[in-house]
Amino acid sequence: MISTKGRYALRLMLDLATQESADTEYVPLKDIASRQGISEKYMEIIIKELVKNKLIIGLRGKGGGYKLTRKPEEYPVGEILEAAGEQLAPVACLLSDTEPCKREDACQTISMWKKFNRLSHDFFYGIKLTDLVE
Amino acid sequence: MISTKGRYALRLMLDLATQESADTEYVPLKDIASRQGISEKYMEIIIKELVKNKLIIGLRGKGGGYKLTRKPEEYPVGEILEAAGEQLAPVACLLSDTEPCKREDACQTISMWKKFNRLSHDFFYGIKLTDLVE
DNA sequence: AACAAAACCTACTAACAGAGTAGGAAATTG
DNA sequence: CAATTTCCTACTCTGTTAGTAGGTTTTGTT
Repeated sequence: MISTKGRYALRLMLDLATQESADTEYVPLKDIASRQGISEKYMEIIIKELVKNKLIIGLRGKGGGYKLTRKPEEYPVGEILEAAGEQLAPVACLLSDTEPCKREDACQTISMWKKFNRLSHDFFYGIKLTDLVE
Repeated sequence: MISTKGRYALRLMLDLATQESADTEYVPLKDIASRQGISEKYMEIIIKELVKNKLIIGLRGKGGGYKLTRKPEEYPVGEILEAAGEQLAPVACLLSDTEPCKREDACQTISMWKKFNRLSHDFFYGIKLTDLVE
């Protein structure tokens, strides 16, 4: 299940995307947090992940804040969720950093998980940030 | 992500289904656990859920064990996973026992989650236990 | 130069879920 | 009565989730 991290990340990105359209200035975290009613400190943790993954950039100092690095229509929802630390894979053995399962050839369910993995990946990468704005 | 509970439940049901075909006797937990290489005590917790949800029945005493209550082709994978306590819904607010979200009308993502919920429900309920045997 | 506003950084906590263990009570068959 | 088996309650240990707290660094403005 998608936790607050992923959900907040989406709200944060949506907030930035709509703010963006007005002017192309940097938006301070404080503003986003108060608009969204989410703790500043917790949002900081999430936004740090998004910066690390280059989905947004931050500018320090007065007049600083955060800004999208691409056009809103170029952000797949799946990428945002994964950047926030969410796992789209249905089982652990499908993660790239996991050591290969020993009983894979005996496993009767792996092809089902792989199929679902593809399904959900395609679903969440097929939806762009702009698709959520309407 | 599907945890061991759901995955073990599936293996357990698959084991019972293939055992079933031989004779229609009750299969003791000890046998399933040793065949599957899973701790008896932990499997007990999982099998209890399956019994509670009427997917299988147990018979106590000597010669006892567990048995399917339906034909193997009548078990959707989704039902087994849910009986084992897995959550197929992508977000908590879609669960039936959750109080309705206050910001639902402001929420820009709910329709996406609902769509995905339907998708994964259809996927896992469309696959039957017998589909995994091949 | 001083100040304020902002991102950035490290560390901590409380509560809950995941993955089991342990030890027995009750039922059933031989 | 004894062996076998389900059934039941309670406990533990580890990691994750959802934050909080308190600071340091950078940058623009006065």
